[in-house]
Amino acid sequence: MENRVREMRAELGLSQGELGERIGVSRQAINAIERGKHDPSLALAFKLASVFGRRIEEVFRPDA
Amino acid sequence: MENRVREMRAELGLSQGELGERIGVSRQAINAIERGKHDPSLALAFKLASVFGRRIEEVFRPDA
DNA sequence: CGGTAGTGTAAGGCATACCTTACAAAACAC
DNA sequence: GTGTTTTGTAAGGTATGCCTTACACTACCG
Repeated sequence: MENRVREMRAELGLSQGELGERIGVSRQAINAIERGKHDPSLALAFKLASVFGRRIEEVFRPDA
Repeated sequence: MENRVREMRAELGLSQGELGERIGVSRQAINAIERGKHDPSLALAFKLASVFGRRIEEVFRPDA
């Protein structure tokens, strides 16, 4: 699963920690998602898309 | 997380088992999602939306 | 009645999405 | 070059998504 979290986070000028705070997860969770170590839960994907003001399909793309 | 999987599956005339086959999960996984026992992974949510020809936001709704 | 299809549900297992704590490196200030 | 912030990463723990197997129930079908 590809994602544009890092890019969209940068647009908002947030650190990983700040983004994590906003959606209620640790900064390590954000880091792992950005680095492709694992995919977020569906609930978390919704929260990320919401912070970015985007649709889930714009933030994430299944890589198959 | 609310979802309309059962409803959309019915529109396609598929059994839980048939839907599971199409997206590569067991019928119990479909059942658990329909009954709200747990939320699908993001990857599975994408596959479900794809089978239904809908956006993820149309199939799932975070209940908060 | 016996057979099939669909669904609900439980047990036990594995993989992974999160957590906390901790340390090291990198980036940026001054 | 020192200090601060940010990021990367590891270890160990908990929760959950998904698996297989198995059984019970309903509905329909002959």
